[in-house]
Amino acid sequence: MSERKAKPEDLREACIQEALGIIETAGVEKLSLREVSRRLGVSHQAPYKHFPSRDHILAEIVARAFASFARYLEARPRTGDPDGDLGEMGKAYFSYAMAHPLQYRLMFGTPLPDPAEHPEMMRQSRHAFSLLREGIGDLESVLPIPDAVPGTEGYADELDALFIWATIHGMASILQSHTLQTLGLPNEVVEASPFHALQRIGVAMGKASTAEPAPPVPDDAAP
Amino acid sequence: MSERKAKPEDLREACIQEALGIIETAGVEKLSLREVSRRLGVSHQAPYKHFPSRDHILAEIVARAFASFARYLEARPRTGDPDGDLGEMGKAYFSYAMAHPLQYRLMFGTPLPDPAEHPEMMRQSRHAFSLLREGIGDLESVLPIPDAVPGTEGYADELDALFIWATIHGMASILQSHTLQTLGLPNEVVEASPFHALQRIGVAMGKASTAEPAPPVPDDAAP
DNA sequence: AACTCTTGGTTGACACCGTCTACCGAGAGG
DNA sequence: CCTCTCGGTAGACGGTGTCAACCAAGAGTT
Repeated sequence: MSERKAKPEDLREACIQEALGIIETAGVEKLSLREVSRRLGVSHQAPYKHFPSRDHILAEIVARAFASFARYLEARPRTGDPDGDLGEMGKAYFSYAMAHPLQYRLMFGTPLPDPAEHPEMMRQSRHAFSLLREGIGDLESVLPIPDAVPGTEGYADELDALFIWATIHGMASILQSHTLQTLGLPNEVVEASPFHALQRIGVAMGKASTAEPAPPVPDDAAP
Repeated sequence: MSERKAKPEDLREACIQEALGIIETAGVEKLSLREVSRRLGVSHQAPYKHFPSRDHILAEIVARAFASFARYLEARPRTGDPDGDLGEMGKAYFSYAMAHPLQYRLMFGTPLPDPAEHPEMMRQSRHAFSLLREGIGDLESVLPIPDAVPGTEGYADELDALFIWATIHGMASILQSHTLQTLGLPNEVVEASPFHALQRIGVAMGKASTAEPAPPVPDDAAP
């Protein structure tokens, strides 16, 4: 009696951990509920008592990744002024991508389960985006673009937010894809590229850049 | 005798076309050689006479997408001056992503077969990127970044190329993902965003922007 | 002409996978 | 005590990639 077999819901959590292990070592495409059960020494149907389908366990893992990402972004240093905040946001974004490549790839680099079927995943995803959007939106556009497209007059901030997000997201995606290693750039260049991109963003927004190379954001949030 | 069954290599080409159809209607994850053979009315092993594995047919499709992308980029208008060329390159890039979302997603939005196993795919990928790199590299950096990271002194062009590529790629990725529709931005803003990003890139590179909203690049190259 | 070898197709099997259905033991509630 | 749910088991079905064996037609050689 001193040795309970397992707390209720214990297998559920164990499944998720084991699934994470599989994704980490073998890639998300190799994740199978059968392999999970095999590793846990339970029958091939046991996980189905906790997850309706393979996509549901994956969706929960992705949802947790978004939640972790959001916590990470919220833990970034606050500087008080919008420009500095933007820089911190960018650094935190890159820093997360580098510190948690598995989670980052799951969120942005692999096809997600159909969002319509997994509202909790969707909710976490939207929450993370809203943080980004807020951080960027504080920035007043000090250098407005002259020839605005008709119909977009009131949306300079949104357009700049999209521009900045696109740059950061594109850079993080490129850095994680194998593409870059095969191009034969020196490692210093690859590593300096996010810093350089943040500086260019600063220039684009009319700010004399003051960013330093990213000191790692404290990694509090467990993925 | 007037009716030859098929030219040699005919089935090979038919497989690729059928595979493209499957990817288009059902998504790349639903591509299976058995479904291909079923649709073509041949035995489930027939495709294996032309492709060593499922990944090999996918790799060939991706390689063709890169080749088509490269032809598209090369067909862009040439303006003579580096700044204008950069703008045309950016417009061509977006234009391809919008005109051939299937190919674009295959190249940048889904996990590729292991590049090491598919050198031809890699070759085409590198070729496309080298075009981008050239188009960007012609641009002399009129506004060099002051505090360069040590070890990257001679690589200002590469760093700017990565910055510009990241922005364009990130924007194209975002525009293709469902994410954007759920954020509730007006359609005009979404459509203007690539144009705006190109303008911001121009500012970042120290150029007073002269770009106009993208006229579609002629779509000569069959995907 | 006969003989062989390659090419491009066939069928059959195997081991995976997700998922449906049925069963079943333990515990909770009436 | 009886029933009902919960969390586990076992078995089956159809899907997948892929290996192995076979086989017909044609090309080349002797």
